[in-house]
Amino acid sequence: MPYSAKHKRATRERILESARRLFNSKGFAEVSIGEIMADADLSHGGFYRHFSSKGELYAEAVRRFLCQEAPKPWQDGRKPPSRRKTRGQRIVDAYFSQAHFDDREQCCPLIGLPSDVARGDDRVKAAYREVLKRLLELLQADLKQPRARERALALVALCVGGLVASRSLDDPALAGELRRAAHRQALATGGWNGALPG
Amino acid sequence: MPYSAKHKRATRERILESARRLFNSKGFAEVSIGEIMADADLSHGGFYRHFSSKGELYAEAVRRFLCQEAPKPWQDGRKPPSRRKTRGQRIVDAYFSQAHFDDREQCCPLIGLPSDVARGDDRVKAAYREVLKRLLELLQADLKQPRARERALALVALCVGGLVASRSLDDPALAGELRRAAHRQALATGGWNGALPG
DNA sequence: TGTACATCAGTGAACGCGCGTTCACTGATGTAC
DNA sequence: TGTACATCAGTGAACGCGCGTTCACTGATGTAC
Repeated sequence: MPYSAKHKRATRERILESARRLFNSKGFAEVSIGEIMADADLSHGGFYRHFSSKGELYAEAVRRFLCQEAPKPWQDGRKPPSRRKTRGQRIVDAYFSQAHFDDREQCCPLIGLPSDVARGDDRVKAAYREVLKRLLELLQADLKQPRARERALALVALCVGGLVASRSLDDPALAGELRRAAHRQALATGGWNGALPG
Repeated sequence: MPYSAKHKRATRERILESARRLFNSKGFAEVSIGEIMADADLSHGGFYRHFSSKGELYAEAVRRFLCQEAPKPWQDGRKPPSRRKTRGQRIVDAYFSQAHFDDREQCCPLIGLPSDVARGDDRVKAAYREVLKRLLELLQADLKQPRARERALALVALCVGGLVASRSLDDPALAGELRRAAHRQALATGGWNGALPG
């Protein structure tokens, strides 16, 4: 057995990581296998030693969002947790942050991929559902008051809609206004009213 | 001058209408010019008598959503206006309706196209912005209480997010739960609390 | 009114490019002796 | 330890298909006389 299994796994990871970033920022149809392989410092011919098709890579890359160990800015925040904020509020604040808005590659897949996913195959949809459920559960666990689940669901809708819609706007002022309004509404829905970050 | 200008305009309209429906349900890259022309009962070669490129057609088709005279179910509702509901609430109710959720072709372009638009060219983005602004203004005009604009913006985010996210889910129960939760939150945000439709 | 003409919407074949996929080959590395 | 071998990750050329675009042609229809 030439090349250790570990070596092959590492290469596969590199391809997946390149695919994840490129698909997230450009979409399924707009990224070619050659582009992904080049990004991973490989020639495109070797692709099929690791995946059987572009579609399989896509589904795998979406699922990938779930398994990453490194905490996402929008999952946990990078700063030491302020005692004033609950986990839920930290998620919401990170979600609506300028950094999350700007980051096409590392952003939450719920906002990077929606159109592709709605038209994607079963594995892609399953992965998307799992990501959404995880976000929902994180938020729901934080809402002790009545109708916690319903409010958590509304928060998910606000997060996704606030980012998706504002990203599609070519008017930065309006985009910012929309994002901040959704953010305020989310804080109110979560019961986290208080001073807002700039 | 053979073929009246009227005839040509009518053909152009047919192409645009086919394009609008197909792009909305399948996305830019997944629809070919041949498919659109066939849908409009034309052969694909004639396309360039009407548009200079696929991209131009796309931008034009998105802009199209704005100009349609026929009221959209999610714009005005088809039933005679109930005196109990304001215009804003009717829009919100229609937006979150099962029918709007199901209708891939006639649905609001804000939820049909977001990923494509975020990557599209300037004309596409301008058209998207105009659609969003119109929805925003309709809603804002209905909110007399304080912070009308901010709440209208939050409503837009809820509408877009509630539909985009639930459409991407392969679990109908969860999708319905999400949509209804976003709907309730929207009614509360609008100040339209009251009995909910089934 | 009728006829010859000119225009150009529409047709369908062809072109060319990009991309997903295949394939013959290379060469790095683990195993057997 | 060293050497021959076998495997298969990776390379890069080639294939084939689909699609956007072009083009020579057709024929319907408005205009001029």
